[in-house]
Amino acid sequence: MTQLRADARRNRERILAAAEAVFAERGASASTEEVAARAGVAIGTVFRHFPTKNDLLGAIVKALLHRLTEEAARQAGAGAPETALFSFFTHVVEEAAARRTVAALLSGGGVDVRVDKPLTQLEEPVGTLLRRAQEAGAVRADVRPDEVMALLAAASQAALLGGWTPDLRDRTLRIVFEGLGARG
Amino acid sequence: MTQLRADARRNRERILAAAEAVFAERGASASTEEVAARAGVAIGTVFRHFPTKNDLLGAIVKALLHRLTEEAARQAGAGAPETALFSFFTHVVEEAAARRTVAALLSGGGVDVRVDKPLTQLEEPVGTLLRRAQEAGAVRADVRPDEVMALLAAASQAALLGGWTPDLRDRTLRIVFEGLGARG
Amino acid sequence: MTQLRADARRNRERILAAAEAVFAERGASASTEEVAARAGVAIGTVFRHFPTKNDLLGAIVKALLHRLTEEAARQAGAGAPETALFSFFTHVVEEAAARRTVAALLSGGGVDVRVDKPLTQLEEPVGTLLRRAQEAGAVRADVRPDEVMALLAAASQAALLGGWTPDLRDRTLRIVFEGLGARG
Amino acid sequence: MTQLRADARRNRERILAAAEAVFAERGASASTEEVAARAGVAIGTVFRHFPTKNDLLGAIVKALLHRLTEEAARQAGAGAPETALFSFFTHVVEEAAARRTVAALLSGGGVDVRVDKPLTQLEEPVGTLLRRAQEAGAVRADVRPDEVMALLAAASQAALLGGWTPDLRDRTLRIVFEGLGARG
DNA sequence: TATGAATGAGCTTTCATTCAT
DNA sequence: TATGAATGAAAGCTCATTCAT
Repeated sequence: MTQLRADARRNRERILAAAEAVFAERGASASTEEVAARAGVAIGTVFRHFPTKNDLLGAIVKALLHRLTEEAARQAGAGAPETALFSFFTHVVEEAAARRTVAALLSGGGVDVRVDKPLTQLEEPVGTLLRRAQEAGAVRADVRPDEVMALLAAASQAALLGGWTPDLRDRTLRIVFEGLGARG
Repeated sequence: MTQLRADARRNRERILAAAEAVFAERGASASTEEVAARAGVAIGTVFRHFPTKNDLLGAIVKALLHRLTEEAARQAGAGAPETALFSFFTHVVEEAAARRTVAALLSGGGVDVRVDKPLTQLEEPVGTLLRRAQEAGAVRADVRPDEVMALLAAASQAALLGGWTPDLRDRTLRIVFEGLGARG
Repeated sequence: MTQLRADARRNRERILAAAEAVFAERGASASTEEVAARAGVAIGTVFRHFPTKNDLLGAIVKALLHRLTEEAARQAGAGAPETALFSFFTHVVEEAAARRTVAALLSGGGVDVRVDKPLTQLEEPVGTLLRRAQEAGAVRADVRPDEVMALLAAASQAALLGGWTPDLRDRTLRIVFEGLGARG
Repeated sequence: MTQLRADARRNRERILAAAEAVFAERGASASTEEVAARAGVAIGTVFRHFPTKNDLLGAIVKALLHRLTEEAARQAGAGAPETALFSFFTHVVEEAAARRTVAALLSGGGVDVRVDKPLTQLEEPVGTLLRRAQEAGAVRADVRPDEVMALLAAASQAALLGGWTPDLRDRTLRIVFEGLGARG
């Protein structure tokens, strides 16, 4: 990939940020024009950077995925094995509550965002977190990564619910964690 | 409202069925025209029955809600208190796997489908199921209806995931049920 | 023309009256459905009597024309020669103020209402009124029927103006009558 | 508002001209699609410039009003006081004969074209013309601006009549002018 | 004959995408 | 490279007209 000119990269990032905000607020059916306006660029500039609306959606998902993967790695490296998975879980749900995109990503897209199996990418670090939690006896031995991924997607979606509050989040996650827990 | 003419009612139902199918396949952004085609009627007929696309979406959601509420009541009446809630839970998730609409409904709509707080309607029978399960000692006493609703929405969404299989569903739900369980 | 059944004729007249009212209020672009509703019949009945929307418009115009022609004849027979033309003139403008249709008719239709030169029909009795007024010395000798018709159409249109009041009508017509007048 | 790009302004004007022509021929119910075709642009371009069909109609009326107001001012500045009002009057009627829009404007619109009381704008320069004519003794002292406006609207409408010819126009206007005249 | 549901062409409007400036 | 005007394919919706009941 050629090195972008400094102003071009700056634009790219502003567009991405604007898109994230707009799609978070209005859903993926928001218009590209609105993204351009929010980014303070002309519509043509958006399409120069992202030839298709789907490319734009895809880039958002990819960026998000990158952040989540990093966070998972961070927890895997730094957190206590017994709690790292739960911390990551909570982190994802919090993000989802803030940005609709998280839920969209985890639920497979809704829109036709196929970033080459985005979830597969995330599944690896999650698997690591899971293994450690199991080794530490914090999670039942028979739980498999795909169940955790499913629960992750599920909880993210719940975060979009009408009456979602920090309190409801805590109580709901407690049930999930309890279900995952080695004992009870 | 006068009794609809026989052919009118027939059409109304065909349109509703077609819409359910089309929106399940293509999501709520599918075109009304396609619904008409699938139902084998002209576009004007769709609009005579449902003056707005949103009315059509709303009617689907309402019908679905009706089915779910009935099912909840059936379980409350017939099922064993210890398992009725879980059975209903599983039923909802199965429906969700078959029809994208279930997840859409439970997650608040996406589209502007405000069937007078659809979830509130469902919350009542679910609350009954929950209370009985708790009285039978099958579910922890401190679980509240809103958590169950959140988990319901969550699990329905998970059912839309890529690799969702009956096996994955069973394992995922087992975790949730375990988390809800009185013991653990 | 076959004799209509009593109820059929009753319907025909109710539709005509409703149409006159609706088109007067909403203009000729009002929907046929609204006419049917106002008449208290189904849409099919309207089309049975008037196969085309234009036929309906035409029938209204024809009825109106009939009324105006009768009024002209009445004035020609009963009124004083010096004032009969002016009385008729005022009468037409008053009708126009009440029913938009009059103006539409006199201005040629706007819509494609070609009732075989409707104005020609009216021109004859107007011509009579004019001739008598001229013979009585109330109108200049060089005025011709087509000018009177034009002024009639013109004044009818003015009656649709925003600030049209009886006072404004009187002052405006006075100018026209003055202009027509033998002396001044 | 930024200066429009050259091609954009060119298009805007072509659209306006096309619209004027199309609506003049077919009336205000002509389709926007036809306007686009006549202007040689795509339908989207029309709606970029005039977001609504009504905006398009409004723009035409506004342009026309501008022209008429200018003409009135020109007559007020340049013409002989005794004839300026009559010249303007004739000018308006001539325009009306050429463009159906004039009559539509003067008669209040028909469509929902509310260019902030368009007639009020025109009433001022007309009032000036009237006052001068009265001061010059060419028009009776008791004539008021609203009557002149009404006659203007009236005569414009008459210009749309079937058999309207320059000859008929002259004879009709002569009657109106005679009616307005100081003497007779 | 009356009914009113069905038809379907056509309308206004939106928006992802292209391309001249 | 950025701009934003132009494109044109839908989309949702309306309504004169037809036709089964």
